[in-house]
Amino acid sequence: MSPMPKSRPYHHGDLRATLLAAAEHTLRERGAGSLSLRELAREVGVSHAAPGRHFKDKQALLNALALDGYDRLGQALDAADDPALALEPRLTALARAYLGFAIDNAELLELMYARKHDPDASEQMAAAVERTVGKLAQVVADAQKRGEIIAGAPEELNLVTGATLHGMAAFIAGGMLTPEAALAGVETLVHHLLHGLKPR
Amino acid sequence: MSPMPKSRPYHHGDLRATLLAAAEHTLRERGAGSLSLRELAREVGVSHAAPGRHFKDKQALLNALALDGYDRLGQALDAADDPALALEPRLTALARAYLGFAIDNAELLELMYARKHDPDASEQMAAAVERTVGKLAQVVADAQKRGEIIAGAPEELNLVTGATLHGMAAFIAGGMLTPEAALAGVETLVHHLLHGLKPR
DNA sequence: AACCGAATGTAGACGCCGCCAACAATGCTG
DNA sequence: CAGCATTGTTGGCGGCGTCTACATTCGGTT
Repeated sequence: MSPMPKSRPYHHGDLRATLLAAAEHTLRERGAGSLSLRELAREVGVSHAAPGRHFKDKQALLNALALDGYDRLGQALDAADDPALALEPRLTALARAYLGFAIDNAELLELMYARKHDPDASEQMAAAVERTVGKLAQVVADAQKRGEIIAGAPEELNLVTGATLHGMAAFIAGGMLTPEAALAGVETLVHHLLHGLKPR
Repeated sequence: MSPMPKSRPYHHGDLRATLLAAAEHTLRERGAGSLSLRELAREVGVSHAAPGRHFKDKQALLNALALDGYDRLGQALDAADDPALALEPRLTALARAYLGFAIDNAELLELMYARKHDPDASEQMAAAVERTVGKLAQVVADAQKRGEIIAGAPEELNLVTGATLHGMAAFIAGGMLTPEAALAGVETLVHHLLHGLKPR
């Protein structure tokens, strides 16, 4: 068992991580709007100014939260990606993973998309975003190399697929779409994206 | 010329509309986060509690802003929609209008998407959303009737097209995409959506 | 035209918030 | 073990949203 001191020693030990965990919890429960540093401090049992030692301001904490989100999203995508698969099943698996993440982390995803770039942490943030969209670009590039997808400016193709996935995730995060409906529709969604809506 | 009283009479006359206008202005200038009822009141020259007479709380004002946004978006879409056109040009025109609105009203659009549904004004809000997506559904339905689009559950088709457009708008609103790039890419975007990414 | 209730604006207060500065306890490194 | 950087505490500042009590004005009834 980990030590559970009756009265916490003066130094917490891992306040930063504890704050992030608590923040993610209330983010999940009550949304980003009702996140207060003071309340966080109360929940964790430190003074109201203690968080300031680890996050220069509230935005910094939100940024850290978002960054962590990109990490976990990246892991989920990596785990779901099988480069050996043909384009359609591969993209379907990726989409399923992405939408699954959106379902389980709706509020967090919103935070990740909210680009309040202070120019400070925006490097890390931009890098994280780049890493994420890069995975999609890789799939498109592979497919193009294998002739499974039309030629043409890759950015254009990335844009369509990215926008579609992003839009779906936003529908989920916004409550416009139930998780079941979203997951059930993934297959045909990808199919429509690849095969188009016009009759052949 | 309209009367411009040196010292405003006790009753403002049209405080509600004035507040909404001021709110939309600072929304555009400095984002939804830095909107304060008190500051709004100051700008307009009334007491800090006056806005409370017209909006029961801050969220109510945001809802009103969003509702107004849906009105204007609806007008823009209606103006751009020509039911006589074939599917591809018709959808392109609609997409252009939608993305144009996203460009000109990025912050507002974000507000419109943020579903903080208090169950009070959510009826109006849901109706507004329904009206908007209905326009898209109409295009799809017309196209299906004319055989310009594959058969199949209309909801599925609406979902793809809606998600793609929504995703593009979100890219714009989030700064991931410059207005020029977005508008330049509309045509090929719609083309890809209709014709698919796989080689024919 | 005079009245009176409803609508609208004002003043003040309460508790919350983010942030800052001054101080205290602790850990670390020479 | 001395000194310094780190981390936590206390207290305070101004701003915020919201509530209540009060003031002024508007509009319909008589």
